[in-house]
Amino acid sequence: MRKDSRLSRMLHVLLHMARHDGPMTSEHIAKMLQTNPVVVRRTMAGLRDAGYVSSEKGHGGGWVIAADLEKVSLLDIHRAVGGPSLFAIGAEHDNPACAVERAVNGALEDALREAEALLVARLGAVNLAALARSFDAQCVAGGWNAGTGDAYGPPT
Amino acid sequence: MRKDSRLSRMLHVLLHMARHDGPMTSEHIAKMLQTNPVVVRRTMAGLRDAGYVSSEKGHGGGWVIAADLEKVSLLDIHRAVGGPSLFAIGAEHDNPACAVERAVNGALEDALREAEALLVARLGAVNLAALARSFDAQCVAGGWNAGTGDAYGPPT
DNA sequence: AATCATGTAACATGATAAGTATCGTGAAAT
DNA sequence: ATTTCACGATACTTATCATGTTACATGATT
Repeated sequence: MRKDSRLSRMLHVLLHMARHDGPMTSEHIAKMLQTNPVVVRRTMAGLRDAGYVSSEKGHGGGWVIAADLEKVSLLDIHRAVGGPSLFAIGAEHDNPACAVERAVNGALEDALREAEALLVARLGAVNLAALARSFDAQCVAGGWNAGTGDAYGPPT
Repeated sequence: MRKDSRLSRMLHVLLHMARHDGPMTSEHIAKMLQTNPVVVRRTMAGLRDAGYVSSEKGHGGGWVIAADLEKVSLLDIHRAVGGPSLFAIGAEHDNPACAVERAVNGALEDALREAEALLVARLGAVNLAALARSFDAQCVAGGWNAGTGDAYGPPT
């Protein structure tokens, strides 16, 4: 099953936008993500609806960040792109008549619920500003200057 | 995205098999799972390869449990059915050239790794015998007799 | 008016679990 | 021996959903 990469992609975009002056076009973003501008607009529409970015048409238009990066968590972004199900496994029937099936599903759902709570807590604890700072720290550790717009690292 | 229900289904089947004397046919199992005998054979082939069940052809044939339920965990079953990816979200590229993307994916993968470790620990800590016992306990708590083959509970 | 960029709708693609049809193989019952 | 039963295996279809693509409308800037 192919994985939903919307969260990952939007975080990627937002960090670039944070390091970029002025609006970024869907076309520009699409090249960064190696995808199509329509996919970019479709996905970023959720961020716009949530108020995290805004978009402008016409000359000089494009996307800009519209929120305080300190106040937006990775979990917020996950939800803004539709908050898709985190897990690829689950039960077949929601409310089975069979008691055995109910017991099995209950046990599985307990475990999944715990893991989801952990994941939600982790995603909720990291905001975009912190993520950007951790990126800068990695750049310094890697020995190349993070302050010069050199956002593309060694091609390895 | 539809969820992979192979683990859930196989646990359901195994608990029924544990409460059942003699082989169970794919057709019988398929009715329990509300699916097709071919799907049953396909999925249970993994359990057979792992030695958790065995199958016999011909009259009186079918599937029987071939292992000590105390020694098989839910995680074992998950792996026996193919050990599909637990998560529905993830990064688009495995080894991106962009350093920002690497940082984002690293942060996400850290969180996912933690949640996965929790889930794996939980699934590994429960064996089939314990799951069966917890089912029996639920039956008693529900006020109906678990020892009479009455595996189907109230239709609620 | 021309250009640029987003907004939206409609449709195509890819991946994968699940569903289905069919035939072969071997074991048991008659 | 023949029939019946049940699994084994292959091939194909269906369902779902993120993603990809094409096309056109809308509004802002020059």
